[in-house]
Amino acid sequence: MKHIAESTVRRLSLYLRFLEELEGQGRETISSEVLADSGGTTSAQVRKDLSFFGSFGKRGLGYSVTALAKRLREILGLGQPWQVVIIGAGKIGAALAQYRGFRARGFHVVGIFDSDPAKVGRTLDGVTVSDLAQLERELKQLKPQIAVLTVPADVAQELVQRLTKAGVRGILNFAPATLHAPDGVTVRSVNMALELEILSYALAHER
Amino acid sequence: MKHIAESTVRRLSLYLRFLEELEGQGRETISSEVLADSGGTTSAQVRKDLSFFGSFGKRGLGYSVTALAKRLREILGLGQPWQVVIIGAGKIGAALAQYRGFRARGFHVVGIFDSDPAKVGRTLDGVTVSDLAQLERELKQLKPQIAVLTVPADVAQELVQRLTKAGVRGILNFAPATLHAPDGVTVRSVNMALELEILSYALAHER
DNA sequence: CTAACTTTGTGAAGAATTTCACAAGCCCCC
DNA sequence: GGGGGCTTGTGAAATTCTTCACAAAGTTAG
Repeated sequence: MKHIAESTVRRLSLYLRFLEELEGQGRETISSEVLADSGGTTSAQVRKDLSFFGSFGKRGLGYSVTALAKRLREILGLGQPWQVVIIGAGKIGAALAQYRGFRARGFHVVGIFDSDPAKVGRTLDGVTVSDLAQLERELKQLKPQIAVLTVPADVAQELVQRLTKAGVRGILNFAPATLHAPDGVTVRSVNMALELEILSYALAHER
Repeated sequence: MKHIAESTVRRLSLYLRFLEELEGQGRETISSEVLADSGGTTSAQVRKDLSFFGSFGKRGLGYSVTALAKRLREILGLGQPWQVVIIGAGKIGAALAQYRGFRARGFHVVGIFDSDPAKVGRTLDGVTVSDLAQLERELKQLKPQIAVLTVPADVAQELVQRLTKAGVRGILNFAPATLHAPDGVTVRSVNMALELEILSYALAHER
């Protein structure tokens, strides 16, 4: 398949979220126009985004809410559950471990690791924090595809190596560091301070 | 000034982070090439990004680390401190309130609000949680420019209205909702589940 | 069954962003 | 003080992403 831009995938996720809301309300069909408003884009953009994957609509009527939601889940790889481990049981790691939004989307937290003896042994939402020293041993059992990194920046890269070697294919990084991973491993970074800085730029340059 | 793309601003932030590391190491100059590697981009991109704001380098030598860092701080609006309030003292809100990275960048958390009586009155990192019902009254004193929203999605839009009316100019939203704000108010959204979904897409479509 | 209306799917145009490539400027050494 | 070696700054080209605009297809009403 042709390469799909990240911005497109991001919008597909947004469409799906809105479609699931509509499903709950029992709505049957929706037009690209309404879907566009919900995601802050245009109807042409919605149709173009979807057209990369096929044609799911009925002219004159729009899209079937349930059929499109189902298709988007497939496209996004949400048809299957994913096993996720969280590395770092600090404030952010603990918050994420207990975040309902992950499980609701099929992301199952199967392990949490930390090197601080004071945190090892604690239980967060049914999962016990393991010693980071046991990472490799435990990952052999857990076989997670995805890891969430909430560790200090200076150890983040080293953990990418260890996780990659243990078979992890996707890493969501919250440490303020630019990470490098081998081919076949996808790393995404979320940097809260950076988001505030973009806001700062916007406020400083108003008008 | 010509409009600057968000992707450019994002990279400027990354350059600044790396420059500050170099400052700590006492390094004096740096080339666009090295700066590019640190942010996962190309030297041409670095030079183009900087060129929007002037020309700061010396040919044959590169950029002065301290001078460029200083200039980037100005460009990003980090020369001044920003007052920030956090709305929602749940897991994520509390974690952010205590996050050192914010203060280090000049973002000062001056208020935290929640509607849950069990949370009102607690102290997080020196700031006492206030009742959300008192939001308007307290914002008159605090005069924050920025708000961080960590509330359930169904009340997020309503809070955008209240915050905007109270003079907030920038909102960093963690609720999984698409928000609309009047002109002159910037909203940025961080959606952790969505980031995992983008990862899911990448893993599902490998090769 | 027909006509008026709605909405999709998609090439083509347009806009935005990134990459290329090279002249010009500056340093350093001899 | 001249030459070799780097590195910047920047138009132009290439690429990527978004918007336009419209034929085609389906719906609804009468």
